Amino acid sequence: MHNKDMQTSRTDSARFVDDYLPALLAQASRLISGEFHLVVNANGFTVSEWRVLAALAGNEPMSIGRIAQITTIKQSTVSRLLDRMEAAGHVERLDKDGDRRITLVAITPAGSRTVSRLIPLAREHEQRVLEPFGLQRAEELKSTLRSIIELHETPVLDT
Amino acid sequence: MHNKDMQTSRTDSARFVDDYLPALLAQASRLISGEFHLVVNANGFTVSEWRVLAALAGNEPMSIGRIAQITTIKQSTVSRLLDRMEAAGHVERLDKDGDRRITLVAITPAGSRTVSRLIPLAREHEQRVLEPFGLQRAEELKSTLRSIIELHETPVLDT
DNA sequence: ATTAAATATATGATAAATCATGTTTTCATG
DNA sequence: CATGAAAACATGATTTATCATATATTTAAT
Repeated sequence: MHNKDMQTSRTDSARFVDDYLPALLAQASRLISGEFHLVVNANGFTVSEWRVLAALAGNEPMSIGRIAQITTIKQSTVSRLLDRMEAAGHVERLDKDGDRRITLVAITPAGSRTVSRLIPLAREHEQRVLEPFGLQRAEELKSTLRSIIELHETPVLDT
Repeated sequence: MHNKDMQTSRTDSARFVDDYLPALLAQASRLISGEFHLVVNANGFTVSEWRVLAALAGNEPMSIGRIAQITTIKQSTVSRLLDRMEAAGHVERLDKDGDRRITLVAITPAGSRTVSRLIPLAREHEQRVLEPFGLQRAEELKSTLRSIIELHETPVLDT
């Protein structure tokens, strides 16, 4: 008589969160990132640190504010991440000449080596995630996400 | 002579994070959720609390583990969120008969009223986000995200 | 030049999230 | 039944993240 209580225990109507874009984005993001989390941790990084490194990967030094923008991590948080990462020798802070308010962050050779080692693994993981969807649908997904980001990105600021 | 240092300060080649799905998902998710964050806060919730409420919205009571699964928040974190939310009268814990290990969580009438007030705002916000893409592309995006979630969802567990 | 506002980063205080583990209850097996 | 493993949740200790604000520097206006 009470077989309604099956695995999902939902009612007939679709759940709000199953059709609500921010919830879908959050769940997908957290599931996927969480998988690579394991690899990242095994290499001695938190996910946030990895996100910062990935942002710096293959690029010229960039300001702390810009890192905060790219990673969508608050500036004050980035500042603390960088303390750890600098102590670990993965990045270094440089003065920007011309504007001494700005601190540029450069990836060190050691950090670069680590990233070079992780990026192929990240790509493999990404491949595995995208494989079921085929190239075209994968590109559509990325393209849509890029548009969303572009439309909602804000100028470099805290709070 | 140094006009290379324009706004984005990137090199010729595309940045890794601009073509890396997990990074795109994370950035899109954080930007979009961050916008609604304001509304959520104005109503006295943290984003996590809102995510839990949204998971419960219009549904029968569900276990704490299941909430953790849907929200991709760790079980121990959900437990603490529920303490706050229960104290605030938005949800209540119930014993499940038949298995006393399980604690079911139900949304209270008060919580339900709050959610009913927030969901339309959430939908509006979602509309604004999706509007530039048109119905079809929006549905494709959601559908792809749902597939990703389905493929990567794991059984109810901690750690 | 001086001063006020704005910008970029850092930091103390606090809140939130997570880890590791404990408790309780159920399940499976001899 | 008794016992050990497993499942679900709670909780102390710790780590991360964030808020609020301070410091330093630059920019703009007088």
